[in-house]
Amino acid sequence: MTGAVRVRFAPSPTGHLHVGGARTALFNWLYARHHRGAFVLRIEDTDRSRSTEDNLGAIVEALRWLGLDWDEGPPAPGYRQMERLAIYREHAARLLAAGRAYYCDCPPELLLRERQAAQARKETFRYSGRCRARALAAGALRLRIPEHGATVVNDLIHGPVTFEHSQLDDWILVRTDGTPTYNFCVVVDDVTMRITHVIRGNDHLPNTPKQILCYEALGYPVPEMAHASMILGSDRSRLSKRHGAVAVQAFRDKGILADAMVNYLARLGWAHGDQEIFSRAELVELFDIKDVAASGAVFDETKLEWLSHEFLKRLPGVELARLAEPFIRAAGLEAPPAARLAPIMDTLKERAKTLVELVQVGRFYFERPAAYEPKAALTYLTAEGATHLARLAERLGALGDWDAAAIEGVYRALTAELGVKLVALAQPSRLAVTGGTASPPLFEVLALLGREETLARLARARAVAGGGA
RNA sequence: GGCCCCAUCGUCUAGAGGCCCAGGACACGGCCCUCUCAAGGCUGAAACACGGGUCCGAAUCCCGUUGGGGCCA
Repeated sequence: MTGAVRVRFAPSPTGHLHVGGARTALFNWLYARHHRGAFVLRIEDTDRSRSTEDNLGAIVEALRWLGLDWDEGPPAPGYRQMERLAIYREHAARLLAAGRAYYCDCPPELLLRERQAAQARKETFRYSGRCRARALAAGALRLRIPEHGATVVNDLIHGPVTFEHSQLDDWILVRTDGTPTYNFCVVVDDVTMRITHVIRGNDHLPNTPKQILCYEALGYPVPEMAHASMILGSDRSRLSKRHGAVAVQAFRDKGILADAMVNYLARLGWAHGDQEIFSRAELVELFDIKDVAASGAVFDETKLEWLSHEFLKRLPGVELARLAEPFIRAAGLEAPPAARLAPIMDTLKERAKTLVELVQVGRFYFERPAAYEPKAALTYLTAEGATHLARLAERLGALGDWDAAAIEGVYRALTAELGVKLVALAQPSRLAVTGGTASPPLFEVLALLGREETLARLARARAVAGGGA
């Protein structure tokens, strides 16, 4: 028994949650849930100038939308770095007292010269250690790094990665102005929060040996490390705004389903044989950080949309109605009551990849078409079309049961009488009722629209056609 | 520039020495189905970066090259 798993996700509230961060959060969450451990949310808000409450709110909201619930973290106190300054100070004092850290007052100009000299020799810049033995009482606090040897990061994804100490220097723990550095805060937070597995992005791998040396200086055990690859843009550079939408919120607003987003993010760098679609429970059961790929993965919005479509298709109409309602209202339309909306959703769901598309495709259900597709109107709203529509209206008006099967019966019978193909009646009708040439099956549409509305729309189209006749 | 990571179809990936003249999925093309659009079915094109080893045998192991990415500046 090695004790319960404790993992964390530690965003900086300097912007919205982007997909890379979301995937890191997801991997941590999946790992915690799989091992029945704890998922901790910690806020790295020491960058006072760029951290905002709005950003924090947006990140929290995005995590909730994705369904990544945390066991510890805000709004409980003690999970924001700004609240933890005393803890960093105390750990810094301990390192100083133990002789594992020392003060340094080297002026920036000196450091700069050393750096340039190293650069000229084509070597890694490494602080000279000028202040190591000076026993200063103030300045920047540096960690004493062993001169020789190497530190090995035993990464769960990459395997052992060796860093020679000759490439590392006595890095700064606390700046002259008393503010702790990022790497120091992370180490102190992770040890005091008893984090057992650090799962984060590849970009932190070069920082890891410095951090490990700090854990050791502090006398704490080093947690397991796992560095997942970065999410890349189409040009294979680190994904950023210039590649398009990257904020989780943007995908929510586009109407991508949260389960699809989770599924997509999980599959980016991870696979389970040939399986593409996973329920949340399956992900929790099957995911293992050891199976995550070490190579970078390009973010492909097209595949994300495909997944969203797959989830959309599988959703019962009732559930979809609930999800789509806000999107219908956002489009400036009035949402019918759930009982009416659910069967409408069932006709729409295989025709839309997102909730936004769903509303676009089904717009005619919620309002009369404002106009007819011009090209189609020329083709179908002719004198002949008007005649057909008139005969259809007449028969539909006299129809007993108003359901799809009965309506289809009317159309079939009339095509037989007129000796025309079904398309000849269906397309003018579709145009009249939806304003376009593509829609869910016509008879279902008419059934859902109701007799009164159907007849009204047919009459209107007839008037337009008649005007030209 | 130094250090670190990475390398299978355009993209996500399966593949942990023979099951692979490399499988699945997205996207793309064709055909079928069909009241339109979708959905669905069938089908096509498409990859082991390169060069050396090791081994009876390498996409799989080792080394190098090239390319890409990241961190620090």
